[in-house]
Amino acid sequence: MAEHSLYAELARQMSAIGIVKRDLARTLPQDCPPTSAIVLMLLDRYGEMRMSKLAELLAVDMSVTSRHVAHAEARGWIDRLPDPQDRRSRLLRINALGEELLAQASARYTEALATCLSDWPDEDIHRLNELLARLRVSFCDSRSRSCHLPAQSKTRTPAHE
Amino acid sequence: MAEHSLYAELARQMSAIGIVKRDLARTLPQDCPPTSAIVLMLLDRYGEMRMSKLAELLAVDMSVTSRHVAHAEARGWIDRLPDPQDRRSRLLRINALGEELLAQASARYTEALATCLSDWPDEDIHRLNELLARLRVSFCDSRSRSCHLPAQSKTRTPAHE
DNA sequence: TATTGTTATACTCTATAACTATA
DNA sequence: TATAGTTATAGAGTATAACAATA
Repeated sequence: MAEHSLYAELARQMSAIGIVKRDLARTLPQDCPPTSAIVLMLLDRYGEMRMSKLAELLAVDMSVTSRHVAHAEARGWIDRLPDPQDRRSRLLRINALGEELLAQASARYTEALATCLSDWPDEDIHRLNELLARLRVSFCDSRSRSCHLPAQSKTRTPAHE
Repeated sequence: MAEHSLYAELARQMSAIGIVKRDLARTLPQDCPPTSAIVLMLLDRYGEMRMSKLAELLAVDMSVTSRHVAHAEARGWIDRLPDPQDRRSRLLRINALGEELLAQASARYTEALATCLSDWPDEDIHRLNELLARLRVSFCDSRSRSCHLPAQSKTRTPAHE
């Protein structure tokens, strides 16, 4: 186990990362909050999927996912199609307008990062990505170990007894 | 300039880090939201300071800082003392009850991190801390360059014309 | 007139719980 | 009865703007 001070420092760094995130969020197009951009990015990267799958990728409750999806659909960025396999379910798909917005959001976001990190060697950015990914995995792993999750992950409020 | 994909990946990692932060926040004591813990931590680390200084360290608007400080004072964790130098200003100081709460919050937070990162070598945690700190610095630097800040940082709504 | 800090209002993101419609 | 998704409500966090007291 590492020293206390290393953990304390990590706690501080993680809270301070909000500064960067807020700054980056301001570069996004009008009407496109960060979460919308992420929804579009996930649908673009992984293709058509159900609400439950998207909630799992976002790692938030499905009620939250539902709102984000409704926002994106209301602005015409995604389509909610009926699922032939299960009529309770809906298939989400990014459409042409959504692709367009995503491209714009992605370009601005990338440009902002490129400006700020112009003096960073590729290797350092890569290492930061790797460590952040590993941090997330370590967390999810330990959460599932300690909570004995029943195969299905925690993307919805547990049903009442 | 690095490849587009490196920046896109960083964007994704930064948004996904919220999962970890939300999980860690749940380990904090009752009535102590993450921001309160950070306020206490900053007052403990840097000692007595004014609102404006705290707002700068938190990197949020002073109106936001004001609310957090009011929350912490209402619960008896900090004191707001008159500033003999300037009667408009107030000096903030963590008190004994606040120190106690901070110790508890810090212990729980550290324990949660230790559990999840038990298999991480110290060196990796250190490197992650270093990269996150550098990311923040790169951002603040480029922000001050591009905005031509007038010596005073942006911790308050600009005055109206 | 400018600055320090507070408050009012609004917006984003999240969780919990109750609801619907299917399975 | 259980599950997929929705909606209602509440709470934490933030920004903008207007305000009071003091410099």
